[in-house]
Order: sequence, then C-alpha cells, then structure tokens
Amino acid sequence: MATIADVAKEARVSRSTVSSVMTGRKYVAPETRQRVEKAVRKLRYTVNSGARALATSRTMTLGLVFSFRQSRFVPSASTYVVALAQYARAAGYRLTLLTGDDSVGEIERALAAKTVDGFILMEVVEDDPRLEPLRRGTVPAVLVGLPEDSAGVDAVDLDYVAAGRLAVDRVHAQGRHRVAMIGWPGSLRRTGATYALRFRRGVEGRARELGMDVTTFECEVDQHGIQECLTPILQDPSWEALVFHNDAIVPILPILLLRENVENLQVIGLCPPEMAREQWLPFETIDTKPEESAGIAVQMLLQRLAEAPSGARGQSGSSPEVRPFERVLIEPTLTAMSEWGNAAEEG
Amino acid sequence: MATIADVAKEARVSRSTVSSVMTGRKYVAPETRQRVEKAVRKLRYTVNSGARALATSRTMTLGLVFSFRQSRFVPSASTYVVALAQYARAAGYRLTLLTGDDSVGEIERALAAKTVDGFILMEVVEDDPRLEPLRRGTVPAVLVGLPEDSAGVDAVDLDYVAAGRLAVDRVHAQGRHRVAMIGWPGSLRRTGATYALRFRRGVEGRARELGMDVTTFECEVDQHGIQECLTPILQDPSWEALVFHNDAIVPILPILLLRENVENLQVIGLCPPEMAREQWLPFETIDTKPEESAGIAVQMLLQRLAEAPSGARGQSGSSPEVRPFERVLIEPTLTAMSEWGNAAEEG
DNA sequence: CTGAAAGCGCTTACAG
DNA sequence: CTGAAAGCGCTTACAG
Repeated sequence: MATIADVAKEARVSRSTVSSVMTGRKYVAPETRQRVEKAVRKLRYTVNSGARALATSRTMTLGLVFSFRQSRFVPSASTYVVALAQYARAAGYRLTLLTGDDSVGEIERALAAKTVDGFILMEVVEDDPRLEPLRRGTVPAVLVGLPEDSAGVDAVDLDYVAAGRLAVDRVHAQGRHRVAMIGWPGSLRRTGATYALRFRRGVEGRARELGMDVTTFECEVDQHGIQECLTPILQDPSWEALVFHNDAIVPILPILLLRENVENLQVIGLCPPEMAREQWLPFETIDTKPEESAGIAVQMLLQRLAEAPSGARGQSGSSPEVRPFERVLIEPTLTAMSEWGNAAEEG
Repeated sequence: MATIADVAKEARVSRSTVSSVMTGRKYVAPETRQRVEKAVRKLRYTVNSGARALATSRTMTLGLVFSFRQSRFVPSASTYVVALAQYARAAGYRLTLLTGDDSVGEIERALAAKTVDGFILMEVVEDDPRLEPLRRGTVPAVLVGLPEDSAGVDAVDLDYVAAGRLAVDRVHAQGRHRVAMIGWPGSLRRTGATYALRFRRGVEGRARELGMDVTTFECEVDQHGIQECLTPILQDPSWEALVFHNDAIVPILPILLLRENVENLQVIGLCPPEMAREQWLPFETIDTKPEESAGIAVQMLLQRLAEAPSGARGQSGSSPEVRPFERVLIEPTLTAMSEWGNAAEEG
C-alpha cells in the first residue's frame, strides 16, 4: 500500500504538499496539484485514517450506544442504526458500536482510549445512567430520546406528546368520545422509556382538554397478552375509538378487527413507518420518523464537533463557553390508511 | 489526558518499559511493574488506541457489512448485530458499521484506508458482489450465510437444509402426509438470499425421500398477502401439516388458527428465538440460532487474524500458505411449543 | 506557493 | 531486565 511518501516521490514534491492536496486545507498551485493527483491515482493512494486520526486527534468515528435489553421491544432499532450510519458516513464519519451490557463502562473506555469523537445514545430512559460519564466527558453527545433532564447534551425525538394529541384530535374530529388507549406494557414504562410516557401523556392530556373519555390499557407484547387485552375491547361496542402505541399489536390488530367483525371503531396509532409501508394496515397511523430523528441527531453532533476546539487540544484556559444545549421535537404526521382493496388490485 | 510519557516520568522508567507493561508482551521485573501500574492508576492512563493501531498496524476493529434493503425483511437483524458486537468486544475488537447502499465501495474504502482488520458480512446472497473485493483484499472476512461459492472466505450459518429436513421429519413422525410449505416471498428468493432457498430445498428433498406430498407457497409479508395465502390453506382440512419459513406470518398465524377453528393441523416452522420466546406460539418452532452464528463468525475471523502476518507487513515473499476456508453449519434444534394455558396461569 | 522539521502516542527490534 | 532510537503515516505551524 502506498504511503504519502510514495506519492511525494512520484509527484516530485514534499509530503507536506501531498498532504495539502489531500486535506484541501491549503492552496496548491494547479500544476503541482495535478501532478499530485496523478500520482495518487497511479499509486491508488488513500490516506491512512488511523495515521490521520493520530495527527489531527480526530478519529472521525462516532460511538453508537445502545443496550441489549430494550432492543427486543424495538424491532425498528435497525432502521435507526442504518439511518444514523448513513448520515454519519455522508459527513465522513464512521459509526462504531458500543452495545455491551455495561454501557457506562463502554462509554468510559471509549472516552479514555479516545476511540470516538462523539456519542449517539439510543433507547434513552429517564435518569439514564449513561449521561453521567458523558457530562464529565470531553466529547459531545446527542440523545435520540427526550428524558426530562437532558442537561449537558443535545437531544432529539419525535414529539410524542404532540403525537398523542394528534391522535386524539383525529378521534375528536370524527365526533367520537369514548376512547381506549392501548399502550406499551407496564414493564416497559417502568424502565423509564421516555416515549411510552410521553405519548400517553399527550393522549390523556388532550382528551381531558376536549372533555373526552379515555381509558388506558397497558398491553403485553405476546400473543396471549394481546388477545386478552384487545378482545374484550373489540367486543364492547361502546368503545368509539382505539388509539394505540405498541408495535407488537400492529400486525395482529387487523386480523382481530376482522375476526370480531368490528365495524364502527376508529383506530389510529403510532407505528414505525416500515410497518405502515409494508402492512397495508386498515387504519391511519402516525409516523415515528426514525430517519428524521437520525438525521437531526447526526447533524447536531456534527455541529458540536465543528465548534469544539479540535480534539483533546485547547482544553486548558478559559472554559469553552458552550452554546446552550438543544432539545429538538419532531412534528408527527399522519400516514393515510392503506386501502386493502387497492392493494389487491395494484398487485 | 495522560500519555505514555507521563506515566514513564511518574514511574521513573522509560516509555519502553511502560509499553511492555501495557502490552504484557515482555517480562518486567515485579518491582518495576508495580511502580508502573501504580502510576497508571494514579494518572488514569489508558492506551490511546489510535496510536497503538498506527504502531502495530492493527486497528482492532472489524467491519460489519450489511445493506439497507433486505434488513426490512429481517427484524431480527439487530439480534445478530448485538451478538456480533458482544463477541467482538469480548476479544478486544470494536465493530464498525459498513452499511451504505454501496457496500462494495464501503469495503474498498475500508480496505484502502485500513480502517478494519477484518470483515463480517451479513445478508449474504448468491453471487454476492461483495465477495470480489474481499478475495483480492488483504484482510480476512467471514460470511454469516452460505452461498454456493464461498471460496476465499470462511462462512457460517444455520444448516437450513437440515432445518427443513427436521421440520419434515417431525411431520412424518406424526404420521402426516400432506404438507403445505409457506416460504418467503418470491421477491426475496430472487435476491438470492441463501437461507430462503436452502430451507425449501431441505423440506422438499426430505419430503421426496419419505414419499410425502409437499406444496410450496411463497407468501408475501403484508397483511393482505398473508391472509390471501393462509386463509385458503387453513380452510382446507385436507392439509395435514403446515411448515413455514417466513417471519412475517409468525405473529399472525396463531390468530388465524383460532379464527378458522383449525384443530387438526400440525404447524412447525423456523423462526427467530426472540419471537418464540416472547410470543407463546401455539406450535413448535426451529431456532435460527443467531447468537451461535455470531459467536462462530467472530471466532473464525479472530482465528484468521491470529494466523495472519500481522497487518500489512510480511506481504512480500512466499505466498502465505492459507489454511483451507471453512463452511460451518449449525445444527438446528426444536423449541418446544409454548402452552397458552400455562402462560395465562403463570401470569 | 513549497518544503524541512517537529510532533501526534504508541511499539519494537536492538543494545547493553 | 531496561532504555535509546527509530518508525508507524500522517498534519501543521513555521520559514523561506
């Protein structure tokens, strides 16, 4: 593999000049630049990113932190991961996986060994223990999720409260009144998963404002729990609407609606867009917008990195005068109902 | 942040000696070693992994290659990812995500910029274009998946053929004869996804050996397609058994069985263990064993790395005399049926 | 506009 | 058993 020295020799310039061409940070005379570029092509030269990292004290790597347990509740986790990787790469950053059981330890080690320039945290919970090392740490972090206290880091997520309100507004617009809200299991709520609580708060709050009648059910994610929770609701015609936020019921609900011959129940809920896209669901859904969250997360992190005093340097002297940390709420939108009939015809 | 020089000064030894202690590759007198260790603790020193990588030409990073499109069919993708990261980390390796649309380009860039010591490929298809750069490349790779031709790399996967045979044997053991096989959509088969073809081959082959009567249905993954495919089968009592390999139908099948009052149909299929674990499925399943695949994949890759002539060096001279490449098949096992009744009682 | 030199933080023969 | 020196492949002030 060619090194910068090989290129310099081939182009009959100094290594500095080759470097200037590669980084693009310095003007190089067109004629010289062309000689260098030609040599680069001829030798198939690529900058060794490790060496560059050492020289610049920028690893161009972001650490993606997510833990094991919750991911079974989030089959759409890979959507976030892929989107994050995509955006990071578009900006020249790699994504490295920090997914051990001991996330806090992972973060501390990554900080100490300087393997990453920044962190992205998924599956954020209230009082997330991972925030502590990050707040002391020397590199920026961004949360996908919105705990009450996100001091010291930027955070982005769907506006789950607004999503809950939107769902209720849809119901209200149909003149319906009596609403069953199907949420995640209590076990998930107890982990402190921020979205579970926020959606529910939106639903219940808006219902109260509109004088509507909401009852919340926490529904397990297994076959048995789902049947047990939903069947009585679907069999009781006094329910006028069903609002849900529980991915596990999504593929099953359509069949249950058919089985119970439910005809006059309005159904609307939050679900990952890939589900809505592929499933031809017979009801409206609200998009969780994972790609948007990912895009904004990466963007906020890059922004911090651009402002930071380049790596480990400049850490002495006057305190860096940090820009206030952000909390970005993504506005939820409705996805139109898929028409089963159309689906069949379109083939 | 402390550097090796700080530690050397604090311990009143040379940097070489500190390095010897940190790497553990050289004997250091106990008394000296203790001084060094004390200094390390005092200064909270951690080796800068980038600098070490440059010096050793080992990045201690593995590239995880998977593309966008198929992952929507594989909600269990994150199980593999997490397991791979876990095993890699246990061996001191990081995992970096190579998930762009242009996987081949990602691989070539990673090779050129020397960002990884090895590659792990997921979602392998027949004639996978990613294999070409890897075969020329200078670092080892392992496939999770078994294309016909895996020359030049190690490969591991569940023995899907055996899984298909196992399913049929279970059916045969019950004295049943007429079998409906529900597979993945034709669109997935056409991508060349290796598992889709292999399971089917196992089912059909074994059925032929046993003189059984199998009909294969390729079932779409959306609500409409699933209903359309399954309903007629469930309504036709002449089917004695249903063998499936299509994750999308798993959560829906139990309800359909209830709805159609199916009583005498034996059901068995392949599905990710987390589904079986959480869903209380009313039928037997065969475990896809993602953790085992991940473990063996990492292990095979580390084995290659251990044998390799340490990074970019030693690439000249006699050709490296590679050990034959392996194809590891993981034996499938049955997961007992969850009893709905028990589930309810255990609460 | 270009180059010589120092430095990023390590490791590893090689002497002693 | 320990240390001085060279080197991994870059970048970046600093001269000129």
